[in-house]
Amino acid sequence: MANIRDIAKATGFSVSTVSKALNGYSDINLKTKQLVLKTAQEMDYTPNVMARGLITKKSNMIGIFFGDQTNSGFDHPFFSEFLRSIKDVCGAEGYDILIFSNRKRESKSYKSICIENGVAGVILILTGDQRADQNIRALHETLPTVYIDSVPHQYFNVNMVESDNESAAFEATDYLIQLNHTRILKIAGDQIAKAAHDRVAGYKNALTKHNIPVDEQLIKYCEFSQEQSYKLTKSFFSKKTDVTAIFASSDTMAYGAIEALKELGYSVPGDISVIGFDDIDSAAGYSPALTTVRQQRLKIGQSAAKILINIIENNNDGSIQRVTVPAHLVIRESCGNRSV
Amino acid sequence: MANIRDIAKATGFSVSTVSKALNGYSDINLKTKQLVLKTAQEMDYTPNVMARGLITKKSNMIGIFFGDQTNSGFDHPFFSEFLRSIKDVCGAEGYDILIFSNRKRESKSYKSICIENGVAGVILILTGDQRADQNIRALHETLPTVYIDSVPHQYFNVNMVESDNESAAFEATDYLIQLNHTRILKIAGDQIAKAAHDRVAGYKNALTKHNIPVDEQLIKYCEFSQEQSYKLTKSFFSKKTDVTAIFASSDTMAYGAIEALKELGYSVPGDISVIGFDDIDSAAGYSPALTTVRQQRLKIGQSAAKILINIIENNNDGSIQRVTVPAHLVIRESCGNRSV
DNA sequence: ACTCTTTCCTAAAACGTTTTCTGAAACTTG
DNA sequence: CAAGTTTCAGAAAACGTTTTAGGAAAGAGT
Repeated sequence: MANIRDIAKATGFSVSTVSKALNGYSDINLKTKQLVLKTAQEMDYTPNVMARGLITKKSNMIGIFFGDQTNSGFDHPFFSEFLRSIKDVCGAEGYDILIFSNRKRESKSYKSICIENGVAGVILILTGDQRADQNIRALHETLPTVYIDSVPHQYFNVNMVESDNESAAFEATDYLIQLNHTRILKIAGDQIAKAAHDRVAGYKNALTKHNIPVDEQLIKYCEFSQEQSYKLTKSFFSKKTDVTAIFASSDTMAYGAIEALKELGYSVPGDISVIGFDDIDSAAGYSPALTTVRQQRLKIGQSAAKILINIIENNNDGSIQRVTVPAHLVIRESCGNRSV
Repeated sequence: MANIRDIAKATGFSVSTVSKALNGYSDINLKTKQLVLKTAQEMDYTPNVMARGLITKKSNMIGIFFGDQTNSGFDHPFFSEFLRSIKDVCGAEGYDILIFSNRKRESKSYKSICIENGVAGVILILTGDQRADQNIRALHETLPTVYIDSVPHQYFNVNMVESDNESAAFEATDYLIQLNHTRILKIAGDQIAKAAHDRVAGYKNALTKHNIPVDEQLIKYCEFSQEQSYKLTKSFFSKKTDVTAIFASSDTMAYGAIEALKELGYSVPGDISVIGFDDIDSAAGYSPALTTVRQQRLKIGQSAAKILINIIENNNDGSIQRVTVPAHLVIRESCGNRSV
């Protein structure tokens, strides 16, 4: 492949002149510039991204870390829509997307990985353990960073895009109360996730609004996974209880709960009503079709990408952006009216 | 960030010695090596990928081009599973994934984009027009390249992974014939795709096996999209016809066909049976639940990634690899027995 | 004709690695 | 102990760019 020196030779100008012509510097004669450009075209020249990146320390890449599939807080349809919208926005603005997947350097910090690869900014879609990772702080203190949906709640000064979890949880709980449920088990997700807490807050607000006492015994934190939710539900309903509804903080957790309930001989929604959160693709086809909260994943992804690019290109004035995207209840068939 | 010089200073050795220690050269004393490694760890050193790439001309990135969502040959669930499996395999082997999305350089060739970014190899998942792009040839003549599923059929010397389209199409057609259908409309996909031709071949084989004459009038090529299939079906069934079944080359095309049939007052599968191809996520939940051919997207993606990495690391001996992944019929509710 | 600008171009350093080549010191061997 | 061999470390070039600082030539103003 032709390099800048070849063009210099071909045109008779120096390397520096060619470089400047190529990069639109003003102290280059128009004719010179045109000649260089034409020659570059003819020689199918493309600048070497490594050499350039080495000196400018910039790139047109946006990095993405995302949680493993095994961490089921985010399963695949979820991620896919995020990625698609991020790709669309970033692509339009001139960025490529680098997905960090290399597992041969797992010991290294997020920050190192990003700097090493010279990404201009990072979007983080993390799950479970990853959120607890201490070295994550160094990352967002160094590089333009946007969290999607899932933030370690002890860190507050980060850019973030998330659903309006509190309002949506309020809406879902309110709906259950309309159906005469008053004893509602909240399967909350794991303690470290801000989303889990916000959804609990919405749940409590709704109860309070209807003068139903909040029973902390009904709020259970566990990993965002089908298995954990299954276990929790199974053990909870093995004892006698007056609970008539479950509000899970994810659809997969709702699946786990329903699975457990069925095994215990309960019918859903006949005996117990269940609401999920997310509206993953399979929710509508599930049996029973799952009543759940739909998160607008496309909008969330778009928004995250826009914020990130804005930070990158306006050289970060230090302000922190937080965007909350509305999420609403989608009523299907997994909730029933409680006979009073 | 710490660089190799900092480690040299900290340990008292020269840059070259540090580099060699880090890279496992044999002419380094064990103690020296251990000291360097330990220091590197402590200083959170990570080699600068640009500097290294500049000299080695290698990188640990795999590039991916994939078709736009607007080209519905591949819609989102499809791509998502490919990506996931590619990510898993590449990640385990020490590669990151660069998704080319930057739309500000559309004028450049695939080859230029890849070389400029220094990717070690490329996976192509292309649709419609992209496949016809002339400059694509320069790419696979220059860089390790694997096509997934969709190859411009005029090029033969390319690495490729695809479903066993011919056998699967045979199986699907055979099934329709078992149900006493003999006049089967084949909505084939677009001419330029090898997959379209292979599926037609399987269709013809099945007819021939059962001594049913092949009627070329029943083989219609059109873009892999719901709209085109809808239009084609609508116009086809507006005239009188003895066709009692449709075999579409994608699920979205099957949807288009069913939509048209319903509007024309036909019931599916009552009057007309329809089979799709792909088994996208929504196929099972569609009404009627779609009988279709399931492509093993995870396996296809894995296989493509493995082939690519193999080529990259074994310095391409020039042999061409083609892998065919089995695909089988999933029987649901969109086909019925034809009353004879 | 002299100075002051402006215009256009170049030399050279720098970015952080890898790798080849050279050589000092320490061992072997007879 | 001389000569040969092995072990280990370092110097320096190279990769392909960008960018700073400088300066020659041409034009402008008096």
